[in-house]
Amino acid sequence: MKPTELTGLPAGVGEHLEGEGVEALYPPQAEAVEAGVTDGENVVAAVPTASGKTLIAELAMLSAVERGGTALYIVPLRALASEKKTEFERWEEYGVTVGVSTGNYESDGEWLGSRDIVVATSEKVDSLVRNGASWIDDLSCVVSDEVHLVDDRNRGPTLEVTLAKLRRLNHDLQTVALSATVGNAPEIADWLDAELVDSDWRPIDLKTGVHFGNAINFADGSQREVSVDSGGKQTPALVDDTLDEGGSSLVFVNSRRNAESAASRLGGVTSEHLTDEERGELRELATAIRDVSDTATSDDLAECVAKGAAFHHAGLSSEHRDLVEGAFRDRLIKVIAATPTLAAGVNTPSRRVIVRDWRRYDPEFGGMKPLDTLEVHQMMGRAGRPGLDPYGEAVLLASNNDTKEELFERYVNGEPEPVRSKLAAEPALRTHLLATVASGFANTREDLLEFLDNTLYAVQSAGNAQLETVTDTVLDYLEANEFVEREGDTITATEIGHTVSRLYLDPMSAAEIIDGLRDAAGETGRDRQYGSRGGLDRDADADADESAGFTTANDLLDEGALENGDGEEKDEQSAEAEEADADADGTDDVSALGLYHLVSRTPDMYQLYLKSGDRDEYEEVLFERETELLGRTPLEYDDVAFEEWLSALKTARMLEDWASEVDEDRIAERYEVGPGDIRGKVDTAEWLLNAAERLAGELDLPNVVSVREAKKRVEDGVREELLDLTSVRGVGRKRARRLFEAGIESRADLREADKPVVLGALRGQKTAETVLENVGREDPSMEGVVADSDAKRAGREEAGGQASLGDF
DNA sequence: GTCTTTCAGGTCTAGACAGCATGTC
DNA sequence: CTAGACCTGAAAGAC
Repeated sequence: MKPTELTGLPAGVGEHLEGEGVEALYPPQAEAVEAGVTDGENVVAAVPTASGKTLIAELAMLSAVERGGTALYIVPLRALASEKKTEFERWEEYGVTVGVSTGNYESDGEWLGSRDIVVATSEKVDSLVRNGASWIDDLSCVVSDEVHLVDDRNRGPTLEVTLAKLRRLNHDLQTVALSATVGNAPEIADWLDAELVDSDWRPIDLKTGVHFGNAINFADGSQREVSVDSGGKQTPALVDDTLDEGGSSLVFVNSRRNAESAASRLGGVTSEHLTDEERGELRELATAIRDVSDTATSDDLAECVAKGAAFHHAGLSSEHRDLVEGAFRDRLIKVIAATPTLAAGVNTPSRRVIVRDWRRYDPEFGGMKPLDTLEVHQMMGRAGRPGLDPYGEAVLLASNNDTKEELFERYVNGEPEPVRSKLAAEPALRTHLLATVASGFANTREDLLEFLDNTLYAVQSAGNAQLETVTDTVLDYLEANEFVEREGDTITATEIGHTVSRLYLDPMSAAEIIDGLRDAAGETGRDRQYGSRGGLDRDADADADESAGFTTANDLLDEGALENGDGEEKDEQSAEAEEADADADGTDDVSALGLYHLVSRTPDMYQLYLKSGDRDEYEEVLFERETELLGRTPLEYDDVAFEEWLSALKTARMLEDWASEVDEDRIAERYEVGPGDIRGKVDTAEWLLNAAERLAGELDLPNVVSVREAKKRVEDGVREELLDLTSVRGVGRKRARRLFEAGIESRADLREADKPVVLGALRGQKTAETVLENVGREDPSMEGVVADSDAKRAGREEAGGQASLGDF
């Protein structure tokens, strides 16, 4: 079928596709058309990566738009949202408008309603539904990309519930779901009342095999000799072999450290194959990478990149990732050693994919657990660049014959696992039941259960009472924490319950925060029978059996969360930060550390890992600063709770360092994290503190001011005294500190200050003018002003590239 | 005596969504 | 019930 033969699309689309080189639809695409994607029919397409899934989605959305409707495209990752948006924007010349909505990149709410196609993450869509975005009701088509992720413990239930809600809001909604090939595609189609397109077809051949000894043994029976040198290392030999043919490789490993060390070793291989021109370009790229962030991670990456290799994992900042991915696509970087980030993320195809580690540490499992077949298939699916490579190769590594057999059985010839709903777990239901009640989808227990009937879980567990049991446990929990009220059969969300739902908080996080703030305010919480934790799981866990034995958490309050005092052994900066807090007036003051700790121990914060040596260190920190923390320290023999408390303390102290202007590289070194991790924690803390501020405001708690200040400090990464300055546009943590040191301590000062001093602190003339303009100075011109040298000197001490932590 | 290799023992372990209101060096 | 790659430091070996 030719694209121009398609009907129901906006004029010119078929021709455009032909212009892109689409002469005929791929078989799965044609199948989808036959199944009615362009006629508003529900379709589930379970096809391999890179076999034209996106076009199926585009056909559905464009035809929906042509019929006068609007479409929503749900992605699992923010990075994917912007990638897809750019891709869809090529239809704008045919009058189709595109918008994106994710947590950090939001086109204004109502404006989105005017778009024909909106790309959003599943959480964002959920949030839009919770907040009653009007245009959601008017959708005519929803596409869910990577639906197999409903299997994910943490985020799967959100997608599942969101799809159920969208379909409930609009019974005529066309649902198109794109999935990797999975074990139970028919079941998913059944859930969504959709036609199934299930296919293994690929546009370019994928040869999968196992390397053992001196050859790759492919599934088709062929062999390729790749002899391993004296060192016995398979990976470098395979990378070298690909390079001989002018191809690049992607190596998947199971830890960040492995990714980094593999990249550094592979640099030795790639550097042998570079042209002088490439060397030059790589040197430039390395410089760009160093400029992103002044951390060890950044340096290490730059060093590898100069040799044509790179590593890729979540410790990298988004700028790092973009640079590496881009250069790999441009074939400048010859090999990337990556953790699974890259398998799920944006499109980075490669001639050869090497799955080096096929087992990964899993604490629940108690050891190294084999990766799911589905996950390995996702990695292998990155092999082969359409239009560039004749075929792709995906290779697993075996060091002995038994392993070789096992790998063949499990991954090369093995079927991917079926997708299983993880909805019947407390953490998932906690948040989704509250949201479902709060946004009016259900107001009795029966309604709720009936609503849940629209989920994949219901399809998969007919006759299983677990969902019902967990629902009851969770309803009890929500009622005990005053998020819902029950009167007879009727369940309604309380005012605070509504807020929690709209803020997109896990109710357990909200309860923890409320308890903590009440505790600090000296309220005993006498109306509250139950503590925040209760018998509920902190983390997602579908199959654990739960007990509903709530414990009282809140009977006593700590005295004086205020006593800061003794800073003897503390890091200078922390001590100063503390002092600043103590200086602030008001009796309900809570230290920033206390608040950071509070949000860090919430299930919405992914805490820093407590390394073995850390335990002693943080026990000491706890001893020194316990009075600042909100709520009671768990007893030491309660190992799990105590350990969690300590790692939250570690996280909190990192945030405190950040909010005390400690340099990024020092933080990275001190907490053994990458720039990406720092950004992530800061981001989450900002979000949670904003929620805390709202909750405190609504409950009329007296510590709103402290919360707001702690939030602003993390936001800007500065101590209290700079907050006034950083509120000026164009002034961040570094410039603010330099101004402060030059004696300019406030916006008012800045308006009055001597221009030479300002120029000295801010360096560039243009920068200084812009800043003065932003602060509202009458005459911002710096024309002919000569920088004051004292200010310059003060400024220089602070010099040292601070990362730009802005997104994108 | 000094540098290098080897080996035993200990350590450490993937990822990343959301609110709100706009802008770092 | 379950691992394995990497690092560190000490001991052994090479010159």
